[in-house]
Amino acid sequence: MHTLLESLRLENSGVPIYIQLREQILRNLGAGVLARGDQMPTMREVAVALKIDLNTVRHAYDELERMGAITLVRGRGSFVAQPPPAISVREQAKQIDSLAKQTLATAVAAGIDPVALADRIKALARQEE
Amino acid sequence: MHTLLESLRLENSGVPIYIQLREQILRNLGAGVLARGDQMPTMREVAVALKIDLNTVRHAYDELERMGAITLVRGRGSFVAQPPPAISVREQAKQIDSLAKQTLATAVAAGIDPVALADRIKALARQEE
DNA sequence: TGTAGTGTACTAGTCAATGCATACACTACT
DNA sequence: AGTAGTGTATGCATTGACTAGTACACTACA
Repeated sequence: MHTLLESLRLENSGVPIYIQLREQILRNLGAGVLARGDQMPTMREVAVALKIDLNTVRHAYDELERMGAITLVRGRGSFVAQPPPAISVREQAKQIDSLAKQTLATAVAAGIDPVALADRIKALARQEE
Repeated sequence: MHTLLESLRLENSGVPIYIQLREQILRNLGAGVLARGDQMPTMREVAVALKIDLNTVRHAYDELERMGAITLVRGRGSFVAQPPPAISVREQAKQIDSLAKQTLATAVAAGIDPVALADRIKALARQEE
């Protein structure tokens, strides 16, 4: 439960918060971070951890319930129902390719050397491990 | 020009339309679909093709211009931007760091391996030389 | 029985996104 | 000079997102 909660990150990307939440929770469930029947972080825990409103978390959880990924039990909590399948290696490669292209275009637009940028990304990623 | 226009797709994902547009256009630019100096599809063409409002397209184009990816010329059209003037090494290092952090955050939020992303950026950059 | 912890729900307010309509201003061409 | 085609801009309306606050209803446990 801590694992899932800790992996949640909100970006200031203009994407609605409940959508970011929904996507990240789905991805984590697909990756097997929680098993079927496991309890999810409570809505209040997520709200506090991410400093967002309870109703926003609820909105994301509602959608996850609607798609069958979790079940909500009043007074007891939320539980993993039918985790989505993990994304395929091919799909993941597509997402990497897509973000890489966006980032390349952004770097070029800013007059930044993409290779230097890539090196910096790697260095920062290693720092955070 | 047709290629870029034809590749644009809107999803009913809850992600604001202008953000989907911005990301897809950046992705196409990163993929080399248009070269520097090439004309972009006009805002009206995009609006008609996607059945969205002109102002929504404009919003996306404004952001692309703001980040230096395209230039807007009144009465003539929109064009893939030329590279910006070279900046100082120190300033570039700062911008690299900033963009790297932002990209890392995006990758993490999307569940993308930053090292794989960095490798892909390098590969794409080399392809375009 | 009472309480803590959980989901559920409502109202009100603010801000953002989108669409629509319209018109202006510039460019390039005839 | 006129026109088509392009970007630019404004105001208004509607809908959606988010927040805050508050309170209700259920569950499980002591």
